[in-house]
Amino acid sequence: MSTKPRCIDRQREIADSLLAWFSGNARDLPWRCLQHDPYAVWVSEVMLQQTQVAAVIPYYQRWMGRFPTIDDLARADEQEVLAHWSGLGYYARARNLHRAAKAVAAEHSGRVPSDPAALRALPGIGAYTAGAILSIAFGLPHAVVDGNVERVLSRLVALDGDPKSSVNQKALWNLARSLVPPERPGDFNQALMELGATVCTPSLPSCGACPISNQCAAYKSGEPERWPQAAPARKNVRVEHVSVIVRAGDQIVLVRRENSGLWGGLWENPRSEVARGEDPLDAPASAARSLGLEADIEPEPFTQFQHQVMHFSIRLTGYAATLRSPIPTAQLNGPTMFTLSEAAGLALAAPQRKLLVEYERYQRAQQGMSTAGANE
DNA sequence: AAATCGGGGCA
DNA sequence: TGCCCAGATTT
Repeated sequence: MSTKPRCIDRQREIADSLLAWFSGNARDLPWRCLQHDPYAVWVSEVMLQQTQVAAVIPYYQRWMGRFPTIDDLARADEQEVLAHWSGLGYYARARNLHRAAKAVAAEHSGRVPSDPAALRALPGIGAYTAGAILSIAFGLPHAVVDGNVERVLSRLVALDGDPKSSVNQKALWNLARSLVPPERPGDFNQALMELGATVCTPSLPSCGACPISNQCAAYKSGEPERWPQAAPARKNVRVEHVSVIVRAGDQIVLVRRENSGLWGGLWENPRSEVARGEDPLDAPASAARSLGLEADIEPEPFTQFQHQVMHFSIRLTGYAATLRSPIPTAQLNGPTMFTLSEAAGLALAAPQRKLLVEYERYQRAQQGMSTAGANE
């Protein structure tokens, strides 16, 4: 009856092969226990955006423990939401998820909508995440195309050109849609991604273990790694910064970044860009000056180099005249003083969190030395 | 269409 | 070091 019976048969065979393979080769991942909870699927899919499975697992467990339902998330304070995301990166994902939870609570009576258009209207849900929720949680025959699917399908049909180009993106989505079976669409989509993650890898794919290698054009060519034909990467420009631990007594100064841009809305140590030609050792002083801290800056020997950011410690004396007395609320954006244990509860970017851990260790070592000295 | 967001893992 | 990762949003 179909106009392309051979084509349909081939699609059916690919789906069946993948589903059979998946039933014996699916990794045991925490979110696969809650496949029928749209919120749980949603959280896992957002965390997995541009983030590897191993990095997500502990964050997912902690998140679901604190925000087990969409209402728990909708009622939570944004700073606490960000604190639970702290270290995962791409913090707009957390803010969007929080905003979307509030929207679902307000506009959909707390139920994740199963309508594609309504899903796509939520902040942070694009074509991929909508397809994943619809197919995995609701069992609806929608396709997904992520980095894994992109690679698998590019090899399957030996796709010519950059898979990111708009023409090829349309082709890949159409191909993915044509392959999704009406039954078990969620398992099929996960199988496709699982295959890309564990078998059809970017380098050294294990074609011997692939259930659809007999259908794969790249495999037949003998050089599967020729696909996908990625565009040449652009080179990135690095900017040097210094990050300063400004200390007064047992407290340190943190500032909250703007909501948009890098590490949006997170707390960090005062930071200063190193101007071209400037001695990096002068930068801590300019960072302090940008806070209005003019007096009695005594650099301490604690320094740490991390990527392109250098960290210095500065001890402030007479700070009360220039920096207002400790501000208890964490709502302010300006320089605010925290003890190290208070800082540990804030939404910090991962490098800042590591820096504070190192600094605490350094301080303890210093105290140990001074104690030992006093005993002599 | 291109840039941006981030941190970790791995060759 | 460079590339990749269960992408979405802004410009």
